[in-house]
Amino acid sequence: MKHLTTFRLIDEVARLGSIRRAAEAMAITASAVQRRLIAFEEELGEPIFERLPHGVRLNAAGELAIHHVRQQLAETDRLRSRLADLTGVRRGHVSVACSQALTPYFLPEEIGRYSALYPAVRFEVMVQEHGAASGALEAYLVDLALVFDAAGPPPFEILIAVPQPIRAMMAADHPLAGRGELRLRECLEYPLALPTRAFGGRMLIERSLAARGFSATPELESNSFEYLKAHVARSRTIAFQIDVGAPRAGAGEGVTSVPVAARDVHAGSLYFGQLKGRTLSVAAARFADQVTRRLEERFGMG
Amino acid sequence: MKHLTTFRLIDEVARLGSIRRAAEAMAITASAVQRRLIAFEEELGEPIFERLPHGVRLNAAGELAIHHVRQQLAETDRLRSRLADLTGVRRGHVSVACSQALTPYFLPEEIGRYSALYPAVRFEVMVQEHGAASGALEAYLVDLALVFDAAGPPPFEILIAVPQPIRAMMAADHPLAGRGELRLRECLEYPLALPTRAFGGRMLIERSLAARGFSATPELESNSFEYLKAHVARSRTIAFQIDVGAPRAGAGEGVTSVPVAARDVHAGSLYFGQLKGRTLSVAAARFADQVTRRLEERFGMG
DNA sequence: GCCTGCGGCGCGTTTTCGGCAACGGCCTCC
DNA sequence: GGAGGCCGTTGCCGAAAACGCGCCGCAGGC
Repeated sequence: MKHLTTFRLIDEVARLGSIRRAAEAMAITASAVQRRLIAFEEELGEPIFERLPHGVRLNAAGELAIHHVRQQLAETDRLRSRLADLTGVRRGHVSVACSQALTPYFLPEEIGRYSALYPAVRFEVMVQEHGAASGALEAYLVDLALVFDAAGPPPFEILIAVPQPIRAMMAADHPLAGRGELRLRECLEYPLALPTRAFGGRMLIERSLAARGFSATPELESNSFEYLKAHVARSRTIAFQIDVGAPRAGAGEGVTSVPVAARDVHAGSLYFGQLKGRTLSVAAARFADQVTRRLEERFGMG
Repeated sequence: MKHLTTFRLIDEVARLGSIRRAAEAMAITASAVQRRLIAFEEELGEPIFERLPHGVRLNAAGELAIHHVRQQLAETDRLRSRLADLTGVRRGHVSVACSQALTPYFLPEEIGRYSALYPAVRFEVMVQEHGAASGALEAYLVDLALVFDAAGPPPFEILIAVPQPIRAMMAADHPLAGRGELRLRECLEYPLALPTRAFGGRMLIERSLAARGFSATPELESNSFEYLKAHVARSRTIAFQIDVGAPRAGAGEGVTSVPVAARDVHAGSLYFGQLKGRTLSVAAARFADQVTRRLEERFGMG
């Protein structure tokens, strides 16, 4: 990048503390460095280095300036990396923010399928609640977000939104296991294990219970679905989970799940999306396409 | 700043969609623009504009590049502002996108207060509906946005959100003027003047009317609050406006306003915010701080 | 007292940049 | 269907900026 030579130069001078050494490092003469430096200082309206007998040192304005210089250099690197991602599919980087429910089954399976096709693409999965996921999208920290939210659509560009029925989770040898469908009141005959209030699923359950005059007094609360699952496997407890995150019989986990009647608990939605107006890298766009199609297959209307 | 001319140029070309027009805007010839553009594209390794018969348009790589370009331009402004702050000049530039309701009273008053402290700071106010305001933030066209939205929080980083009760606007000598509070049905005994549907306030009114079985058949519709105000002053008409934009008695405008009972019309919210993750210039940050405090004073809970 | 390494500066050369004019493509209007 | 207009593009040439070179004055250290 041509227009950044002055910046690279300033960075070098600040780092080495000497105009001549910086000049040597950049393979030009000291006078050239000196000129560019003075030109830049005149643009800013004040010097950024104090001249000492044995070299130069940043002054107060220089401390501000060097921060800016390094930031711009870093930003330029980032652009180049993004452009490289855009150009080729084989190399690439996809980062996804998702709710905890996606971590045990859905996302690893999808990433596995994708990696089989494009092994050189690196993945990054960040588990976040839906508010933080939106923030991560906007800060360009992640390319895609896949979150469950019972309240309403999150403020990013939604590629697909699919309903998520609730399933009751129980030990494989639980009396209720193997049923085709459960009413909510049947579940309440057993102790409950619920996620903490930070999770979207909790709200759905509480609202449904309140609507029927029951109070939600869980035997156990946890912010980890993994822990809930482990607890359920070892007790008569019932837990709830959205479809995409619920275990199925035969996975050898000692837990299984049964759908709860739709008329008892309203379904929340799974939202898959990206930052509004952003153009994704080829790798990310392709992965987004695959996930969208899979969600459509599994949960699409019909 | 010399080294950013290429960036300013690219920004202009992207904005105007034409090399020649951008050249004219920057007071140079089209060939010069063309050369810089090609040089930049060769540095990147791939074109960022697709050439069309009637101009140019950003391609996928260009979308990445333009974001980077605008960010660097904005960052440079910020550096200048901080340096000015260091020197003691307090030169700076603050640009704000806002809803129309903010233009008659609130924003000019706040900018006036700020300018009294820092006279060298220049301001730019762009009136936009809330969707466009979010876009302007993301394109680095403005530093801050202050918008009214009845539907929900806009997708930027919200510095403060305050509720906005609705006031009924009428001529100073209107029979309803001077009342402490009005019920919605009292207003309906007079002809209505409403903003067009593009405005957030319109939705609030319509929903409230519909909920009570009334139909909104305004005598007058306009997309200009100034025009509504002038019309109200000369007739028996009633108009509605959110608190921050409503005229008060004694301003010599011939119009006044009375709050509408909160149980009749739900309050929308005023959202004040910036682009997520962006660090503002000193001038903009200071102004944001002032506005946030003022909104908190006037509309904060309590 | 000499030597070394430092920032600063004037001069001649090289490279870059911008303006001018002209070309070919596409669209529209007559 | 042809003329005119707007577009991006390119060759040419003069102006301006950048660069390298050599030199100066200065401050420490051996």
